[in-house]
Amino acid sequence: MSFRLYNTLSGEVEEVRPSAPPEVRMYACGPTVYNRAHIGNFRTFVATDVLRRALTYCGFRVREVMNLTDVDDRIIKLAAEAGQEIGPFTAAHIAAFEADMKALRMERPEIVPKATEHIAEMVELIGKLIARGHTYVADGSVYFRIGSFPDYGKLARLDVSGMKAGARVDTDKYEKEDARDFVLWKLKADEPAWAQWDAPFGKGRPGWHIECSAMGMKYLGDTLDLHAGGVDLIFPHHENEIAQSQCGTGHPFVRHWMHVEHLLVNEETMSKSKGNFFTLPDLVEAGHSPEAVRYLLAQAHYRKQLNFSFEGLDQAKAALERIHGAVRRLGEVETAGPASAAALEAGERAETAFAAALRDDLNAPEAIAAVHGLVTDANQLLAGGALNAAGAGALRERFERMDRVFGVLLPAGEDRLEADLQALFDARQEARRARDFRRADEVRADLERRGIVLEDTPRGTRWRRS
RNA sequence: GGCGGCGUAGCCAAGUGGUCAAGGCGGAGGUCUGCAAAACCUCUAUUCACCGGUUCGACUCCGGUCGCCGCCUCCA
Repeated sequence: MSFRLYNTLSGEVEEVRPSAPPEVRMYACGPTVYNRAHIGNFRTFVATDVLRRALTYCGFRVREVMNLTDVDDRIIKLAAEAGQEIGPFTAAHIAAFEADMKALRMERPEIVPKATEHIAEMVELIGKLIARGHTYVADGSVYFRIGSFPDYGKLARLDVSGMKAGARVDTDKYEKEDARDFVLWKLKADEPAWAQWDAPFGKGRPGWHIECSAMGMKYLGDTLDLHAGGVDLIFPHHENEIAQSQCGTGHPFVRHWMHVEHLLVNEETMSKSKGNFFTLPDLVEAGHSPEAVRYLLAQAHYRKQLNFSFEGLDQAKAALERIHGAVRRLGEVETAGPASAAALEAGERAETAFAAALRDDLNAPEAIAAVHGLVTDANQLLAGGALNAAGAGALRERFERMDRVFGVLLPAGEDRLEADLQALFDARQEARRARDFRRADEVRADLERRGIVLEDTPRGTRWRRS
């Protein structure tokens, strides 16, 4: 059950070694629910989804926590402007996020906690840090003193000593002893009462970093097996998580750190501040399927930047159709008899390569290549009439197994033509029977304009949406 | 400035110190088809940014050059 993955902490590809195998306790930094997540955000989420599926496929049992950050500056500000409190304001964004997750065929993590429902855990952790002398108070806010944690900067390989107090523009108005320090508990007197909670050290609300530590440890224990997130979170977010967690518990926080590279647009990072982003609904509205988007995101290697383009999306769609076509045709074979050795061997070969690729630092491109290899083999066997129902079934099962990781390899279920289109379809069949090919071609062209592509096969005419 | 990464065919993209450098998309020709489509067959990088070095041998290791990206600040 070997599974190797790059560990940001060591800078090397390492064996994933959960503390209580076969369970892998993993944490993924989820979204801040103040607007619609864009597909750059989803690149990371899809990559961690592929990881959890790949781990499961390889025999591990995954227990994943993905948080929903539902309290922060932006949320409070936007909610207040909308005249709402946090719950009602974030509910719509959470629903949108979950809809996108579903459309992108993401498995739901076992635990999806909200920050606002874990204030008590955060307060408790901050209390421990206070007791152990890692904090100080300024203007009513509680800060973590970086100087009290010698390993600070290890994950990001940053020479923190170069970060001088006051060296950067401090967007908060708090007075810190050192610019490197970060806030654990914020007191903002000008914020609404619904954004403040009671704590032994005063009214206020949690800083951003503390939620991941508190919720991660609550559900997964002091030491998490795996922690995933976008590369932009390495510093300072994950660095801060490590500092506050380890100083709070005295135990290592995370064994294995996994970071997903950014999605770019025109070679630039896709970000809300740059305005160069697309949401899933944007792409769907432009006529692209969520499945193609997932395929595009999932087939890329997670440690390489991926440049988003519509051409790439089209290529993804074409590749996906090739896979779907082969799987669909496999389901149409009806001849009896035992599965042939050729079919069995092709399936075995493909899945062996597929599994090996995933175990080797989640090499999705190579795993997908194995899928396509099986498509080629299946097509050849199919074209040569060398497949009976048993052989075709064996190959189909391989696709089903591989689809447990990618989630979009199997063609969509039964889809019915709308009544008017069905009438055209029937009319063409009638014309063909009458050998009125002119009429048949006209109808086919008409259907094509309406997004329906026809294929005449020995087993009858098949249609699919373009 | 510091740290990390990348540069492989028209496009996307794996990979290895040593047979012909995965896979997909696109393209060309052919088979099949009433015609198409789909599928199948064949072809589509003597070469892996550039320059040196190590080696019997490098695209893969080392050094340098150029170009690009990310992080060092809220951000997946």
